[in-house]
Amino acid sequence: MGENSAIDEVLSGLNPQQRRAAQHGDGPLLIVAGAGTGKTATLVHRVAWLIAKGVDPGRILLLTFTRRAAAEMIRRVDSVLRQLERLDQGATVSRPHVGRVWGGTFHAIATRLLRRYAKAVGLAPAFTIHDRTDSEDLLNVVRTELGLVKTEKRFPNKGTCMAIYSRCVNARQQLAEVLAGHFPWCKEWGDELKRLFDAYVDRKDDASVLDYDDLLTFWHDLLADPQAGELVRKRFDCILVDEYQDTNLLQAEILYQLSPTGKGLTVVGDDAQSIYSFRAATVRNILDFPKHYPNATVLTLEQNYRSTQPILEATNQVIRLAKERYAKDLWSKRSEGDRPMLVTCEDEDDQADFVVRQILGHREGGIPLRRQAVLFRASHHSILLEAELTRRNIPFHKYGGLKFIETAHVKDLMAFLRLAENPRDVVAGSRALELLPGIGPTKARQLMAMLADSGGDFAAWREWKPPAAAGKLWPKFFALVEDLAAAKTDLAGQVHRTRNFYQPILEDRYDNPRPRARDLEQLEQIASRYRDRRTMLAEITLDPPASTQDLAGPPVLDDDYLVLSTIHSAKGLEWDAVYVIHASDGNIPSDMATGSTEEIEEELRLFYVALTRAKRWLCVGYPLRYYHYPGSFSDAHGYGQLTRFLPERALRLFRRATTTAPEGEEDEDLGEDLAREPRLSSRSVRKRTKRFWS
DNA sequence: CTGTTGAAATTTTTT
DNA sequence: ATTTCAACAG
Repeated sequence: MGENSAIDEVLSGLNPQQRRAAQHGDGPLLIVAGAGTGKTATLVHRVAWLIAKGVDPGRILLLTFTRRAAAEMIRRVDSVLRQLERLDQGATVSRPHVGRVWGGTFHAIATRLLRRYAKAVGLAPAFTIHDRTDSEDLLNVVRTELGLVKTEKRFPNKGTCMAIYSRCVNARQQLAEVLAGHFPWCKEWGDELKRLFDAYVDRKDDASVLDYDDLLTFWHDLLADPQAGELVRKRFDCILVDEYQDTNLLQAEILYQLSPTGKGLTVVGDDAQSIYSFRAATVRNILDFPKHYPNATVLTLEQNYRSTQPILEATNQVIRLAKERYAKDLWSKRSEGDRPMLVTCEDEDDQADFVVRQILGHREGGIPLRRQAVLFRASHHSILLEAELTRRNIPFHKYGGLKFIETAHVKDLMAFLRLAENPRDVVAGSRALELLPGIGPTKARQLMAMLADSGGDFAAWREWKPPAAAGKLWPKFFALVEDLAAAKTDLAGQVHRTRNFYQPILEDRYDNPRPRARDLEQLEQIASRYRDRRTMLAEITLDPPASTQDLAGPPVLDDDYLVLSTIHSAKGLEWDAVYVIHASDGNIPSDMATGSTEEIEEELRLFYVALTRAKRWLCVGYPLRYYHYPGSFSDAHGYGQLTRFLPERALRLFRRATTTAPEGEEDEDLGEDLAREPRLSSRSVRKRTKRFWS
């Protein structure tokens, strides 16, 4: 078989649009791909096609939203090339080198490039990376130093300051504009914020640390350098970008600098699934792509391979509420299937109970747990369900929300490693030092200053006289960091030593040390999987394991678990059965996001993303009654209203159910209205009784 | 200067 | 319910 017919054979599984996209030539290409339209398959085949056509895999850059997505794509590219090899023995396919494709998130790729070209932008190659909490900590230190804490009126808190800063950088907007547009209540603090940000930037430089935004900024400015920029540009022949609708202006500029004419540039996205504007992502990137690259080709994928037609009809109705969008009419050949279900639940308990029963029913029907998922707007929406699943011994993995790596004890332990890696990292250093009794912010700062003066040599601490309280631990601490800095043992050994040192501190500081200690044992396990400390520290902050269980090691094939996920973390994934819970106004859309029409529009798209994850069964639930307003310490309760994103014409496409009574058994004496919106149940009475002792 | 205690404010999504 | 802040004792 000749080369051309072999590649034809490989591409024959694609539909005509997908195929055109995969075989597109050099010019800039935008693929507008609706939910479930085989976007990944298209991208995978395009990469395979490029390699088959002789492009060096090491010169392909694949930018994805998560590391997992990149790994998955590279795995599939490899499989397509394998197939090609079988079909065409004589073909010159460089399959064994597929692993050389540069794949990862913008931030991960930035890290790789910046390590290599550190000198060109004046960075120490051993720079460490701050995650959001580290950045906020540093910002807070600066804020205190500038005396912005004791202002008459309260100064915006560190999280808000960080968000403002971040938006300026990522949206490439002036502070004044950002304040007016997104933080009007902070307008009066403009001058103070300027001082704060100036000082923050300087402090990061002193500490040789980069925050998430810096990774992009430095990459951007590296590309602007006449010599180094040219070197980086020349590294890549083809650049492919997934989830383009969730890139921000800074990222778009990076792409533009990598390929000013758009030669070799492919971007894929769906404007209807843009859900990251809080990270300054802008739909404008995808909408204006043809303007920025005048010779761009735009291809649209509309045939959905994921969901059944009844589900698609419902989701199409939902997205029709969007004000501005590229009209796409998704259709599927899978016309059979149940209509989606809308369940009105009495309260949160009923909702959890109903969902669990559905899940078990589907499992009995042959759908394993791992092909089912429960999705929700905010991480805490699943707490009750988690309790119920635990009670019933149903295994689950939760994605999104607080990550393993963000828990205090893990951050503590990592602080030692980070300090050893980069002795100028004051955030990590202070964190480790302040674990010792008798050492607080002031002494920690002094010690870090001594360390900086000595050029990062821990010997500078040898003569230091610790306060009495730290007397016993200090020599051990000193020996530990010196050994870590000298990297006397392998990485797992370093974690082990640190763990031994930290154990008594852990026991002293936390009520429940045992599970925490177990987490740290796990951390030691994963440490052995990394090449070196620097890599581990960077990769773990850039792409933290999405669920605690992910750390346990390679998944055992036959263990089955349900997926719980925030909608954001469910991006790009799909399941046979999907349950969207808490679909009530206030949760979807979130009360925090109803300030502007743009925000509400984004919440709509978020709901749309949730619904379109379902392949065969879709179930939307909302409780009528909440027993607590979030955060309220009274026992005030509230009534839930169905989300505004399910108007009548969408509702017609749903089956309706309630948890009050099995179907057909409604009490005839109840008026229609009461039956539809029950006010009271035995459960709620019991619950109110319980409040006297719980 | 640290560490503790009690009062007050604040709650989304994530690289 | 949890996190953050201010005040005070050692």
